[in-house]
Amino acid sequence: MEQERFKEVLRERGLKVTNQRLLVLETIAGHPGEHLTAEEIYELAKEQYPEIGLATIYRTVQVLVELNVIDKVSFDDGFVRYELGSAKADSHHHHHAICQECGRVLAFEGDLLETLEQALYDTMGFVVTDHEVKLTGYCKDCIKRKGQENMEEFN
Amino acid sequence: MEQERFKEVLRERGLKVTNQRLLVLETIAGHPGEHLTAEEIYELAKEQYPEIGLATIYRTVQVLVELNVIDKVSFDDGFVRYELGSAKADSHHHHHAICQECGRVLAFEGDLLETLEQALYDTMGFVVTDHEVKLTGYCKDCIKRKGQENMEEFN
DNA sequence: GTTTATGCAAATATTTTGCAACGTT
DNA sequence: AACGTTGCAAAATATTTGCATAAAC
Repeated sequence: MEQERFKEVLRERGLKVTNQRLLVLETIAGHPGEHLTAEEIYELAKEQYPEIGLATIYRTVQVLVELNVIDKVSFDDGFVRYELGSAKADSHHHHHAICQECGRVLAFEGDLLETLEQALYDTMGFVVTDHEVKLTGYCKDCIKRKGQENMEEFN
Repeated sequence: MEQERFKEVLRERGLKVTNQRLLVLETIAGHPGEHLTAEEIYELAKEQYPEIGLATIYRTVQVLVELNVIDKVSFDDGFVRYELGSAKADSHHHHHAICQECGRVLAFEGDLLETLEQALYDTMGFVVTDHEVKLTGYCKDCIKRKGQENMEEFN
Protein backbone atom coordinates (compact mmCIF):
# COMPACT_ATOMS: atom_id res chain seq x y z
CA MET A 1 0.00 0.00 0.00
CA GLU A 2 0.97 3.59 -0.74
CA GLN A 3 0.83 4.67 2.88
CA GLU A 4 3.25 1.97 4.02
CA ARG A 5 5.79 3.04 1.43
CA PHE A 6 5.53 6.61 2.73
CA LYS A 7 6.08 5.51 6.32
CA GLU A 8 9.17 3.64 5.26
CA VAL A 9 10.56 6.67 3.48
CA LEU A 10 10.03 8.79 6.57
CA ARG A 11 11.77 6.29 8.81
CA GLU A 12 14.65 5.89 6.39
CA ARG A 13 15.37 9.58 6.80
CA GLY A 14 14.96 9.57 10.56
CA LEU A 15 11.71 11.49 10.35
CA LYS A 16 8.76 10.60 12.51
CA VAL A 17 5.51 9.12 11.28
CA THR A 18 2.77 11.39 12.57
CA ASN A 19 -0.95 11.55 11.98
CA GLN A 20 -0.54 15.03 10.58
CA ARG A 21 1.92 13.90 7.93
CA LEU A 22 -0.24 10.98 6.93
CA LEU A 23 -3.28 13.20 6.78
CA VAL A 24 -1.65 15.85 4.61
CA LEU A 25 -0.49 13.28 2.11
CA GLU A 26 -3.88 11.58 2.15
CA THR A 27 -5.57 14.92 1.55
CA ILE A 28 -3.43 15.73 -1.48
CA ALA A 29 -3.74 12.19 -2.80
CA GLY A 30 -7.49 12.36 -2.31
CA HIS A 31 -7.82 15.33 -4.64
CA PRO A 32 -6.03 14.30 -7.81
CA GLY A 33 -5.74 16.95 -10.47
CA GLU A 34 -6.73 19.74 -8.09
CA HIS A 35 -3.44 21.49 -7.36
CA LEU A 36 -4.26 22.48 -3.80
CA THR A 37 -2.80 25.50 -2.01
CA ALA A 38 -1.53 25.26 1.59
CA GLU A 39 -4.68 27.01 2.75
CA GLU A 40 -6.90 24.55 0.88
CA ILE A 41 -5.03 21.59 2.31
CA TYR A 42 -5.47 23.14 5.74
CA GLU A 43 -9.22 23.53 5.34
CA LEU A 44 -9.62 19.96 4.10
CA ALA A 45 -7.36 18.51 6.76
CA LYS A 46 -9.23 20.34 9.52
CA GLU A 47 -12.37 18.44 8.63
CA GLN A 48 -10.61 15.25 9.69
CA TYR A 49 -8.47 16.69 12.43
CA PRO A 50 -9.69 20.07 13.63
CA GLU A 51 -6.76 20.84 15.93
CA ILE A 52 -4.20 20.79 13.11
CA GLY A 53 -2.37 24.06 12.55
CA LEU A 54 -1.59 25.89 9.34
CA ALA A 55 2.11 25.98 10.20
CA THR A 56 2.08 22.20 10.23
CA ILE A 57 0.70 22.18 6.71
CA TYR A 58 3.51 24.44 5.53
CA ARG A 59 6.13 22.37 7.31
CA THR A 60 4.66 19.13 6.04
CA VAL A 61 4.45 20.10 2.39
CA GLN A 62 8.09 21.14 2.60
CA VAL A 63 8.96 17.68 3.86
CA LEU A 64 6.84 16.03 1.19
CA VAL A 65 8.49 18.05 -1.55
CA GLU A 66 11.88 17.20 -0.09
CA LEU A 67 10.99 13.51 -0.17
CA ASN A 68 9.75 13.86 -3.73
CA VAL A 69 6.32 12.66 -2.76
CA ILE A 70 4.58 15.81 -3.97
CA ASP A 71 5.52 18.57 -6.40
CA LYS A 72 5.28 22.29 -6.02
CA VAL A 73 3.65 24.01 -8.96
CA SER A 74 2.64 27.58 -9.60
CA PHE A 75 0.40 29.00 -12.22
CA ASP A 76 1.51 32.56 -11.59
CA ASP A 77 -1.79 33.46 -9.98
CA GLY A 78 -0.17 34.24 -6.64
CA PHE A 79 -0.61 30.83 -5.06
CA VAL A 80 1.86 28.04 -4.61
CA ARG A 81 0.14 24.74 -5.19
CA TYR A 82 0.92 21.11 -4.55
CA GLU A 83 0.11 17.91 -6.36
CA LEU A 84 1.16 14.30 -6.17
CA GLY A 85 4.72 14.03 -7.36
CA SER A 86 5.96 12.99 -10.74
CA ALA A 87 7.69 10.10 -9.00
CA LYS A 88 4.25 8.55 -8.67
CA ALA A 89 3.68 6.57 -11.82
CA ASP A 90 0.23 7.94 -12.57
CA SER A 91 1.24 11.56 -12.77
CA HIS A 92 4.50 11.25 -14.63
CA HIS A 93 4.47 13.53 -17.64
CA HIS A 94 1.47 15.39 -16.40
CA HIS A 95 1.31 18.95 -17.67
CA HIS A 96 -0.93 21.98 -17.59
CA ALA A 97 -2.79 24.15 -20.04
CA ILE A 98 -3.93 27.39 -18.43
CA CYS A 99 -6.69 29.47 -19.98
CA GLN A 100 -5.74 33.13 -19.84
CA GLU A 101 -9.37 34.11 -20.04
CA CYS A 102 -11.02 32.08 -17.28
CA GLY A 103 -7.97 30.72 -15.45
CA ARG A 104 -9.11 27.13 -15.82
CA VAL A 105 -6.27 24.65 -15.57
CA LEU A 106 -6.53 21.63 -17.83
CA ALA A 107 -4.24 18.73 -17.12
CA PHE A 108 -2.95 16.59 -19.92
CA GLU A 109 -0.52 13.79 -20.43
CA GLY A 110 2.31 14.12 -22.83
CA ASP A 111 5.56 12.46 -23.45
CA LEU A 112 7.03 14.44 -26.25
CA LEU A 113 10.04 15.88 -24.53
CA GLU A 114 12.52 13.07 -24.78
CA THR A 115 14.31 14.54 -27.78
CA LEU A 116 14.50 17.91 -26.11
CA GLU A 117 15.94 16.41 -22.95
CA GLN A 118 18.50 14.46 -24.91
CA ALA A 119 19.57 17.61 -26.76
CA LEU A 120 19.97 19.46 -23.48
CA TYR A 121 22.25 16.76 -22.17
CA ASP A 122 24.25 16.68 -25.37
CA THR A 123 24.74 20.42 -25.57
CA MET A 124 24.93 21.53 -21.94
CA GLY A 125 25.48 18.38 -19.92
CA PHE A 126 22.23 18.99 -18.03
CA VAL A 127 20.51 15.86 -16.70
CA VAL A 128 16.74 16.24 -16.57
CA THR A 129 14.96 14.52 -13.70
CA ASP A 130 11.57 16.13 -14.12
CA HIS A 131 9.81 18.44 -16.47
CA GLU A 132 6.74 20.55 -16.51
CA VAL A 133 5.15 22.19 -19.50
CA LYS A 134 2.91 25.18 -19.00
CA LEU A 135 0.85 26.13 -21.98
CA THR A 136 -1.09 29.35 -21.98
CA GLY A 137 -3.94 30.00 -24.32
CA TYR A 138 -7.68 29.91 -24.55
CA CYS A 139 -9.93 27.00 -23.76
CA LYS A 140 -12.78 25.92 -25.99
CA ASP A 141 -15.46 27.65 -23.96
CA CYS A 142 -13.70 30.99 -23.85
CA ILE A 143 -13.04 30.89 -27.55
CA LYS A 144 -16.70 30.25 -28.16
CA ARG A 145 -17.73 33.00 -25.77
CA LYS A 146 -15.35 35.61 -27.11
CA GLY A 147 -16.49 34.98 -30.64
CA GLN A 148 -14.91 35.52 -33.96
CA GLU A 149 -14.57 39.30 -33.77
CA ASN A 150 -11.97 39.29 -31.03
CA MET A 151 -9.81 36.56 -32.45
CA GLU A 152 -7.10 38.92 -33.65
CA GLU A 153 -6.21 39.59 -30.03
CA PHE A 154 -5.12 35.99 -29.80
CA ASN A 155 -1.73 36.87 -31.25
CA MET B 1 12.73 51.82 -31.91
CA GLU B 2 11.42 49.52 -29.20
CA GLN B 3 10.49 52.34 -26.87
CA GLU B 4 8.36 54.11 -29.46
CA ARG B 5 6.36 50.96 -30.05
CA PHE B 6 5.73 50.71 -26.31
CA LYS B 7 4.51 54.30 -26.10
CA GLU B 8 2.11 53.62 -28.94
CA VAL B 9 0.73 50.56 -27.20
CA LEU B 10 0.17 52.56 -24.02
CA ARG B 11 -1.65 55.34 -25.88
CA GLU B 12 -3.77 52.87 -27.83
CA ARG B 13 -5.13 51.61 -24.54
CA GLY B 14 -5.66 55.05 -23.08
CA LEU B 15 -2.80 54.59 -20.63
CA LYS B 16 -0.34 57.35 -19.96
CA VAL B 17 3.29 57.39 -20.91
CA THR B 18 5.26 58.05 -17.75
CA ASN B 19 8.94 58.03 -16.93
CA GLN B 20 8.33 55.28 -14.41
CA ARG B 21 6.78 52.98 -16.99
CA LEU B 22 9.55 53.61 -19.46
CA LEU B 23 12.14 53.02 -16.79
CA VAL B 24 10.69 49.74 -15.59
CA LEU B 25 10.58 48.36 -19.10
CA GLU B 26 14.08 49.62 -19.80
CA THR B 27 15.32 47.99 -16.62
CA ILE B 28 13.87 44.60 -17.52
CA ALA B 29 15.03 44.91 -21.12
CA GLY B 30 18.49 45.85 -19.89
CA HIS B 31 18.88 42.59 -18.00
CA PRO B 32 18.08 39.89 -20.53
CA GLY B 33 18.05 36.36 -19.19
CA GLU B 34 18.00 37.51 -15.57
CA HIS B 35 14.39 36.94 -14.50
CA LEU B 36 14.16 39.87 -12.11
CA THR B 37 11.88 40.01 -9.08
CA ALA B 38 9.83 43.10 -8.26
CA GLU B 39 12.28 43.95 -5.52
CA GLU B 40 15.24 43.65 -7.88
CA ILE B 41 13.58 45.85 -10.48
CA TYR B 42 12.92 48.34 -7.70
CA GLU B 43 16.56 48.43 -6.61
CA LEU B 44 17.79 48.83 -10.17
CA ALA B 45 15.21 51.48 -11.05
CA LYS B 46 16.05 53.48 -7.94
CA GLU B 47 19.58 53.96 -9.24
CA GLN B 48 18.15 55.94 -12.14
CA TYR B 49 15.22 57.50 -10.36
CA PRO B 50 15.56 57.38 -6.57
CA GLU B 51 12.09 58.67 -5.75
CA ILE B 52 10.31 55.75 -7.44
CA GLY B 53 8.15 53.64 -5.12
CA LEU B 54 7.90 49.88 -4.84
CA ALA B 55 4.14 50.03 -5.34
CA THR B 56 4.77 51.61 -8.72
CA ILE B 57 6.92 48.66 -9.69
CA TYR B 58 4.16 46.24 -8.78
CA ARG B 59 1.56 48.30 -10.62
CA THR B 60 3.78 48.69 -13.65
CA VAL B 61 4.70 45.04 -14.06
CA GLN B 62 0.98 44.26 -13.92
CA VAL B 63 0.42 46.67 -16.78
CA LEU B 64 3.36 45.27 -18.73
CA VAL B 65 2.10 41.70 -18.29
CA GLU B 66 -1.36 42.84 -19.35
CA LEU B 67 0.08 44.40 -22.50
CA ASN B 68 2.08 41.26 -23.16
CA VAL B 69 5.32 43.16 -23.08
CA ILE B 70 6.78 41.05 -20.28
CA ASP B 71 6.02 37.60 -18.90
CA LYS B 72 5.56 36.46 -15.35
CA VAL B 73 7.57 33.36 -14.50
CA SER B 74 8.13 31.49 -11.29
CA PHE B 75 10.69 28.89 -10.48
CA ASP B 76 8.94 27.78 -7.30
CA ASP B 77 11.58 29.36 -5.13
CA GLY B 78 9.12 31.79 -3.59
CA PHE B 79 9.72 34.68 -5.94
CA VAL B 80 7.66 35.89 -8.85
CA ARG B 81 9.93 36.99 -11.64
CA TYR B 82 9.58 38.93 -14.85
CA GLU B 83 11.30 38.75 -18.19
CA LEU B 84 10.81 40.25 -21.63
CA GLY B 85 7.71 38.75 -23.14
CA SER B 86 7.44 35.93 -25.63
CA ALA B 87 5.86 38.43 -28.00
CA LYS B 88 9.34 39.85 -28.46
CA ALA B 89 10.90 37.91 -31.30
CA ASP B 90 14.17 37.17 -29.56
CA SER B 91 12.71 35.37 -26.61
CA HIS B 92 10.02 33.35 -28.33
CA HIS B 93 10.38 29.70 -27.37
CA HIS B 94 12.69 30.53 -24.54
CA HIS B 95 12.59 27.97 -21.76
CA HIS B 96 14.25 27.14 -18.49
CA ALA B 97 16.29 24.34 -17.04
CA ILE B 98 16.53 24.65 -13.26
CA CYS B 99 19.23 22.85 -11.34
CA GLN B 100 17.74 21.36 -8.18
CA GLU B 101 21.14 21.35 -6.55
CA CYS B 102 22.39 24.92 -6.99
CA GLY B 103 19.24 26.64 -8.26
CA ARG B 104 20.96 27.92 -11.38
CA VAL B 105 18.52 28.70 -14.16
CA LEU B 106 19.74 27.90 -17.65
CA ALA B 107 17.82 29.37 -20.53
CA PHE B 108 17.54 27.49 -23.77
CA GLU B 109 15.73 27.80 -27.04
CA GLY B 110 13.51 25.10 -28.29
CA ASP B 111 10.78 24.71 -30.74
CA LEU B 112 9.68 21.16 -30.29
CA LEU B 113 6.19 21.69 -29.02
CA GLU B 114 4.26 22.21 -32.22
CA THR B 115 2.99 18.66 -32.37
CA LEU B 116 1.92 18.79 -28.73
CA GLU B 117 0.06 22.04 -29.27
CA GLN B 118 -1.67 20.66 -32.33
CA ALA B 119 -2.77 17.58 -30.40
CA LEU B 120 -4.17 19.74 -27.62
CA TYR B 121 -6.24 21.69 -30.12
CA ASP B 122 -7.44 18.53 -31.81
CA THR B 123 -8.45 16.77 -28.61
CA MET B 124 -9.61 19.59 -26.34
CA GLY B 125 -10.11 22.62 -28.56
CA PHE B 126 -7.48 24.53 -26.61
CA VAL B 127 -5.65 27.23 -28.55
CA VAL B 128 -2.12 27.74 -27.30
CA THR B 129 -0.77 31.29 -27.42
CA ASP B 130 2.33 30.76 -25.35
CA HIS B 131 4.20 27.99 -23.70
CA GLU B 132 6.86 27.55 -21.12
CA VAL B 133 8.82 24.43 -20.37
CA LYS B 134 10.40 24.01 -16.99
CA LEU B 135 12.93 21.25 -16.74
CA THR B 136 14.32 20.24 -13.40
CA GLY B 137 17.50 18.31 -13.02
CA TYR B 138 21.18 18.70 -12.36
CA CYS B 139 23.58 20.95 -14.21
CA LYS B 140 26.97 19.79 -15.36
CA ASP B 141 28.87 21.35 -12.46
CA CYS B 142 26.66 19.84 -9.79
CA ILE B 143 26.88 16.43 -11.38
CA LYS B 144 30.63 16.70 -11.34
CA ARG B 145 30.68 17.91 -7.77
CA LYS B 146 28.32 15.31 -6.41
CA GLY B 147 30.29 12.54 -8.03
CA GLN B 148 29.39 9.04 -9.00
CA GLU B 149 28.52 7.71 -5.55
CA ASN B 150 25.43 9.83 -5.11
CA MET B 151 24.00 9.34 -8.56
CA GLU B 152 21.28 6.98 -7.38
CA GLU B 153 19.60 9.91 -5.63
CA PHE B 154 18.92 11.34 -9.05
CA ASN B 155 15.54 9.69 -9.32
C1' DG C 1 14.30 9.29 28.13
C1' DT C 2 15.70 11.51 24.07
C1' DT C 3 14.58 13.63 20.03
C1' DT C 4 11.54 15.44 16.74
C1' DA C 5 7.00 17.45 15.61
C1' DT C 6 3.07 20.22 16.74
C1' DG C 7 0.19 24.30 17.72
C1' DC C 8 -0.06 28.74 18.76
C1' DA C 9 1.26 33.38 18.35
C1' DA C 10 4.44 36.56 16.76
C1' DA C 11 7.54 37.86 13.16
C1' DT C 12 8.71 38.22 8.17
C1' DA C 13 7.97 38.78 3.55
C1' DT C 14 5.24 39.85 -0.32
C1' DT C 15 1.79 42.20 -2.68
C1' DT C 16 -2.28 45.31 -2.76
C1' DT C 17 -4.91 49.40 -1.72
C1' DG C 18 -6.56 54.21 -0.14
C1' DC C 19 -5.67 58.68 -0.83
C1' DA C 20 -3.72 63.28 -1.55
C1' DA C 21 -0.44 65.32 -4.68
C1' DC C 22 1.24 65.33 -9.28
C1' DG C 23 1.96 64.62 -14.37
C1' DT C 24 0.02 63.67 -18.84
C1' DT C 25 -3.21 64.47 -22.25
C1' DA D 1 -9.42 71.14 -16.73
C1' DA D 2 -10.01 66.16 -16.56
C1' DC D 3 -8.24 61.96 -15.59
C1' DG D 4 -4.82 58.57 -14.83
C1' DT D 5 -0.56 57.75 -12.16
C1' DT D 6 2.55 58.16 -8.38
C1' DG D 7 4.47 57.79 -3.65
C1' DC D 8 3.69 56.96 0.82
C1' DA D 9 1.79 54.52 4.51
C1' DA D 10 -1.41 51.25 5.97
C1' DA D 11 -3.68 46.97 5.04
C1' DA D 12 -4.08 42.46 3.37
C1' DT D 13 -1.82 37.98 2.17
C1' DA D 14 1.35 34.43 2.40
C1' DT D 15 4.86 32.05 4.70
C1' DT D 16 8.29 31.26 8.40
C1' DT D 17 9.95 30.99 13.06
C1' DG D 18 10.42 30.70 18.37
C1' DC D 19 9.03 28.26 22.00
C1' DA D 20 6.64 25.41 25.35
C1' DT D 21 3.96 21.16 25.11
C1' DA D 22 3.04 16.74 23.24
C1' DA D 23 3.95 12.69 20.54
C1' DA D 24 7.08 9.27 18.41
C1' DC D 25 10.92 6.35 18.79
